Order: sequence, then C-alpha cells, then structure tokens
Amino acid sequence: MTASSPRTPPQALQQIDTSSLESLVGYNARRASMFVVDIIREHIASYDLRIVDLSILLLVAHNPGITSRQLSSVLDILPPNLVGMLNMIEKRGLIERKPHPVDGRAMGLHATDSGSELAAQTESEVGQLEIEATSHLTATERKTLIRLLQKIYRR
Amino acid sequence: MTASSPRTPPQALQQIDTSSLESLVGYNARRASMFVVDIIREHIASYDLRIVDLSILLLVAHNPGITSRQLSSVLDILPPNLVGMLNMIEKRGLIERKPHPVDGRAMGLHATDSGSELAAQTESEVGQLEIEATSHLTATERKTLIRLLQKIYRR
DNA sequence: TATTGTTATACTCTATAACTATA
DNA sequence: TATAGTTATAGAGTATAACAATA
Repeated sequence: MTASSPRTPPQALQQIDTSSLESLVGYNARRASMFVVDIIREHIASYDLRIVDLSILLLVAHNPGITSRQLSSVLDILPPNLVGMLNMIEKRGLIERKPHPVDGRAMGLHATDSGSELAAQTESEVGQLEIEATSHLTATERKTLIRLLQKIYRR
Repeated sequence: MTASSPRTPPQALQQIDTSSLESLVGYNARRASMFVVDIIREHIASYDLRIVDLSILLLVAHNPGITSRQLSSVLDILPPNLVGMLNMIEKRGLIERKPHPVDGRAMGLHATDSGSELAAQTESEVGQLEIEATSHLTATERKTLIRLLQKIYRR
C-alpha cells in the first residue's frame, strides 16, 4: 500500500484520526519496518544493492552451497523472479553457481571473495544503521521487540 | 522483497542460517507484518477489498471530509495512484466526494451509510483476526509490542 | 511422477511529467 | 507562485504457464 521515502510533499494537515489503523499490530509493524528498511535501502544504494540483493548476498555468504530453491523459500520469492537477480549478482562477481554435489538438477550458490567481503562490510554497516534507526529504544527494548515479533511469525 | 500467501511450494530444506537477517528489527517487523496482514488480506478479499481499500475506507469513515491529499499523506500513496482507488470505492457506493467547504480545489470524502456499515463490520472483524493472528502474545505483550513499534516510526 | 532451474509473459503496484482549476 | 486533483504513461515488482534436465 505504501513505499519508500521522498514521496508526499509537505502540507498543512489538520488532525487526522488514525486510531483505527494504529491499534493494529499489522499496521504498526509495517510502518516500523518501512521506517528502518528505508534508511537501510538508502544506504546500500551506494553499493548498488537493493534490499533483496543484500538479503540474497547475506544468505549465500552464510550458507555456502545454498540452492536457488532454498533462497526462494526463505525469502518468499518466486523462482522465476529470482533468476534475474542471481544473474545480476553473479555478473557482478559477488556469487557464483557451482554444480550441486549430490543433486544434478540444482546449482549450489557460493559467495566469491569479493562477495564475502561486501557481505561482511554491509552486514556490519546495516547493523549499525539499525541501532541508529531504533535509537529511541534501549538495548533491552530492542531485544524484547524482536522476541515478540518472532513469536508472531515463527511457527 | 516478498509478497502474499500461497507462494512457494513445500520442500525438504535442510537447516539454513538466517541469523544475519533475524537479528534485524526491520526484517522481523516485515515478517511479522506480512504474517498478520496476509491473514487479513485473505479475509477481506471476501468483501472484494484490498488492504489499501480498507485503509482508505476506515480513514474516511473516521474522518468525514478528509481530502485526497490528506489520505495521500497519511497512507504514503502518491496522489495519481489514489485516483483510481477512490473512483472504484466511490463507484461501489461506499464513499462520496463532496465539495470542500472552504477550499474550492479540494474534495471532501465522506462514507455513505453503506460505507460506514462496511467499515464498522470489517473493523470489528479485522480486530478479531488480529487477536487470533497474534495469539502467541498475551494482551500485555501485544500492547508492549505496539508501543515499541510506535517508538520507532513516530517522530 | 515430482522437482530444479529457466524462459516468456501477464498482471499489479509505484513513480514521473504535465495539465486545470483554485488559493 | 503554489497546491488539489487529475490524466497519461513509464518503470518496478509479482504472478502464472510451460519447458528441459534430473530425481
């Protein structure tokens, strides 16, 4: 329903009652995720990476040999839509496809040295950005928040 | 990066290390919002409403006379993309555009009786669905969660 | 017979430019 | 000169169908 940052121009808007939305977990979680993710999106754009690219890069770096099918499942991206992304990331020399050791249909994905380096750097920077973006929270609150969020979607 | 429910088919996937994503507030907030919102999306599809349509309907019902520009700002939807949505909702007889009392350029949006009725019903049902979708949380935890999320995005 | 990866393609969502009527 | 609402259109993201190769 919504999107990124530099969108709606300023205006004098009087009080709008948004309580019917703000009482919902789904709405608040979405707003909060957008707030944080937009900051990260803007930062990693300097590496010519999108959120989805970074997610793929991190998962491949931490899971050498992961298959396209597994990425598809974890990130909830349809296999056909993953192909172009992987091609691009491979063409940039960040990952490479190697034959899967036991399954002849599958390809194992591996980060290159360059890809591992970029993954480590961005992971660190993103972690720092997250702390700053959630600076209104104490470390304890941040841990509590993540725990409660995971109680919702982890089954 | 992701989307709705009936997406990726099942598979036997061994252990994937997702800790680099699961330590991030943005990632967890996104996953949790998707978990809850997808349930709501599926339910309100029976009223032929999308999440964005319901958001508009609720805001109009609770803010008689709200302008398109204000909706655009609150929901972070670009004005051109709002036009078609409002046309559709108006065509269904749920809202109507009336001349703005003081600003000749603007139109005030008002829920019809039918629209108010649908807003009240869906708001109630969505509230119940949210409770069920977050049933792993106590009422206190749910309140805490919303408070922490709002500390992030409210400025 | 089912699954992995892929191509082609349709569909939906989001963004930009430009116009009008009014402030 | 700026803003509200609108049109037209471009671009990005997400979806389905179908195929070859392998399990």
